[in-house]
Amino acid sequence: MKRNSQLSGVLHILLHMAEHDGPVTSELLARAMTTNPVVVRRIMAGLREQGYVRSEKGHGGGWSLACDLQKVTLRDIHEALGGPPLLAIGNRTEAPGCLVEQAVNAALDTAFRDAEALLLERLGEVTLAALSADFHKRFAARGGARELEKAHAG
Amino acid sequence: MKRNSQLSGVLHILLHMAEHDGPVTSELLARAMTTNPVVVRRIMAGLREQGYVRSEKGHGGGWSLACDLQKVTLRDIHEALGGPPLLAIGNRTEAPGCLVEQAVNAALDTAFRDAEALLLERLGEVTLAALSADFHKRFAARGGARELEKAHAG
DNA sequence: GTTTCATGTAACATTACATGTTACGAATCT
DNA sequence: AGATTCGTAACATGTAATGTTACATGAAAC
Repeated sequence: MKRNSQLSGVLHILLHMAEHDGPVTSELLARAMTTNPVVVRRIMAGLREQGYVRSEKGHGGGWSLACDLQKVTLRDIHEALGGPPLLAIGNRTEAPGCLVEQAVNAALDTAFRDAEALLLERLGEVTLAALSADFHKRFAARGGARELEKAHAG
Repeated sequence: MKRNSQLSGVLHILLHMAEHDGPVTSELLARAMTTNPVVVRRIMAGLREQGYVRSEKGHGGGWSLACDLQKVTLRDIHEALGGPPLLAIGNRTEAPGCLVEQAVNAALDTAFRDAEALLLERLGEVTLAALSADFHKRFAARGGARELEKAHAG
């Protein structure tokens, strides 16, 4: 089962935008993530609707942040992405007629809900500002001389 | 993202076996789960290797339980299935060169690990015996007159 | 105004993976 | 021997994520 990495990808994009003055093009963001500009636009669509980012067309256009990083949590971003399922495992059937399956589902569901709730809680505790600060700490520790965009090389 | 339901399926199978005297054929189990006998054999392979179930070939053969339901937890079963990932979301890249991504991964990883640990803990608290007891409770409540195999109809 | 740049989006292609199916060999019972 | 049942490999199918192409729309530069 392949893991969904949209959240990870979007956060990556947002932090890059935070380090950048003025709009950033989908093209540039896509290169930073080794993917396609269209993919970037696609996953950013939800964020735009929620007002977390803005996009501008034409010359000098691109994406820019439109929110206070202190106020937005990873959970907010997750929800802006449509709140995809967090757990990789689930029940074979919802509302099964089989009593055996009902018992199985009941047992698993509690465990699933608890884990999901914990995860959401944790995501709600981390702001984009905290993430950005962590990045800056790493950047300073590693030798901030290099240009930001180059940091992708490794 | 489609959820993996092997654990759910296997538990279903195990509880059915618990209600059945003597070996149960893959064919019968498959019918109960609206799937294919080969699929049943496939997902049972791990359990057999761990000694939780036995299989016998030929006439009168099939699957039977080979463990103490009191001693086996849902976590054990999950691990016997190869311990597939529990979380549906993950990082875009492990060990990225990009510092931005490192910061993102670090933040997400803690949340992920905590949630996964909680889920495993919960699964470790539920024994197959507890599951079976829950089923019997439901069965009695609903009117145990009907035959077990028929319980699938709904 | 026309050219260039950039997003917006639909449609299509590709990949990855879980699940389903077929086929046949090996073991066991009648 | 014949029927049954598992074991397993090989192949087929369904579906979701991701990548790509194509073209329309809007905005700036010239």
